[in-house]
Amino acid sequence: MTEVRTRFAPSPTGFLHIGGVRTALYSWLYARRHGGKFVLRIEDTDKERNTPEAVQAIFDGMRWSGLDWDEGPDIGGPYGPYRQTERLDIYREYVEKLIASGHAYRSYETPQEKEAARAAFVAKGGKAEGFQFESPWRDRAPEVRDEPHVIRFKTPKDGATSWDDLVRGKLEIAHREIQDFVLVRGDGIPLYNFACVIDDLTMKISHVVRGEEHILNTAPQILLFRALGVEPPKFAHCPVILAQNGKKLSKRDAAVGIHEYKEQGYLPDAMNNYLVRLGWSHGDQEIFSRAELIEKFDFEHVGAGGAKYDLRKLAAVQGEHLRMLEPAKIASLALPFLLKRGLDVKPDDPRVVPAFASVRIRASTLEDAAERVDFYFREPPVFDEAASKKFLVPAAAPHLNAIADIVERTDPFLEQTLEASVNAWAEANQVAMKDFAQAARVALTGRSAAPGLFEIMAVLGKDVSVRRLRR
RNA sequence: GGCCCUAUCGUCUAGCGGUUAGGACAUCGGCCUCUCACGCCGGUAACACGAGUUCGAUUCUCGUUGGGGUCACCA
Repeated sequence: MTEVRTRFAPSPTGFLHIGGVRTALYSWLYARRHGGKFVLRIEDTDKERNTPEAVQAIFDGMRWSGLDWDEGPDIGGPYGPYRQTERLDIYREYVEKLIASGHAYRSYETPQEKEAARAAFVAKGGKAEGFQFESPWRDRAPEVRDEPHVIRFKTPKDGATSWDDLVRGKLEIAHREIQDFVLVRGDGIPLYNFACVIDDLTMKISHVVRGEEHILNTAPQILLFRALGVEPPKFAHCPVILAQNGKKLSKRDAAVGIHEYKEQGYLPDAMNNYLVRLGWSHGDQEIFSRAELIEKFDFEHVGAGGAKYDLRKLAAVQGEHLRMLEPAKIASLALPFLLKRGLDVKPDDPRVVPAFASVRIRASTLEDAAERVDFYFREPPVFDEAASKKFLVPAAAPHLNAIADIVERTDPFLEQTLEASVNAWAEANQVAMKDFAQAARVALTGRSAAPGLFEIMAVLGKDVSVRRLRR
């Protein structure tokens, strides 16, 4: 069996889309699972739409997601370069081969001629979208003129091309559906279907994993491989990610750039877990570590239907992953989000780890965790108006002062000792926890939802706790 | 419109001829409880429709309908 080599070949036209990340994930997972290589290739032949920032966004997004590549534009590799605009000589070489073998031809029609043909087709009742240009140069003797021209593939008139798709089974496209597609534009720049095939061929890609929008491209591409005398790779066409309304997921529905999830404090492992699980399954299992994903991923269980993107389920998966992390780990990951809130907290501040530990089961994202932990570090804390009004009433003052006295005398100052002494006081004075707990909570944190009182005080320390209770 | 893909709870899905159709998210009850969570217990909720194959179809085949994709000198 030959080495598994998969690739992710995005076009740098903007940010890295989560749909692209999921496809990349499937591709990466398959390579890692089979001990193969994962290649990153930049498809930048459309110069008008490509930007260097977009290339950087791809690198950043892939790195954040942990999708490391073995060969790519930045690190090179045995089959480079890995940027299509740097491979023009290679394409030229192959196009010559195709012309020489009679599989392709120079076609000298002008755009005007082509449009006229299309208009005539429509005039005869044809649907504009269904128009196929039939080049008069297809069957003429090859000639080389000093005139602008494209190079077209000579698609067989009859028959069909089929392949066994890894996620969909047998797929077949009739040749009459495929026109003599353009390989190379008038300016000498190759087009997607051609460049892609030459790259997959010369980079020895064994499995092409991509979105289902490429299903129809697969037949022309296979034709190209065969014309070049090589067996095509295996193909896996993954479904698209849809919005809740069943339409293509767009910016209006949810954040679609992977960088936005990084900025909101999602964990890469959680994001990957959700994205992979959206369209793939392993029995009843929902939560997977990165290692488990590598160990268990397969194409047999990738569904063929489009899946709707659900932020609530993402949040749930994220919560699960956050709860699996050690508090110290969460603290180090979330600290930047704390600084972003304008709090000057040092990494070695002893309150940091216990503070995050106290909100771990409540938090969703790292950003959310930072927000929940804010009151520990802000002096004074931000008081929620409704909570203050409801609980910090004059009648609560005696209780708060009494607790402050108890707390001040508690030693050692620990969650357990605090609980014991306050409970003893409550029992002696015939007051129930719920009679004063919310008032104390708001006094200590400024909010009505927070961790347990004694845990809060233990993290806050005696001085701050007493001061906040008395105010 | 042609061609291609696709169809199990609201959502993600398990299922690969015989199941009380399972799990998760969401939702609704309840327990726990100093709040919010977490956790635990329980409920509501699905095989799009019509033929056919078969002793028997959620499962196989065909059709209908719905959804998606694609028809460039974009990728």
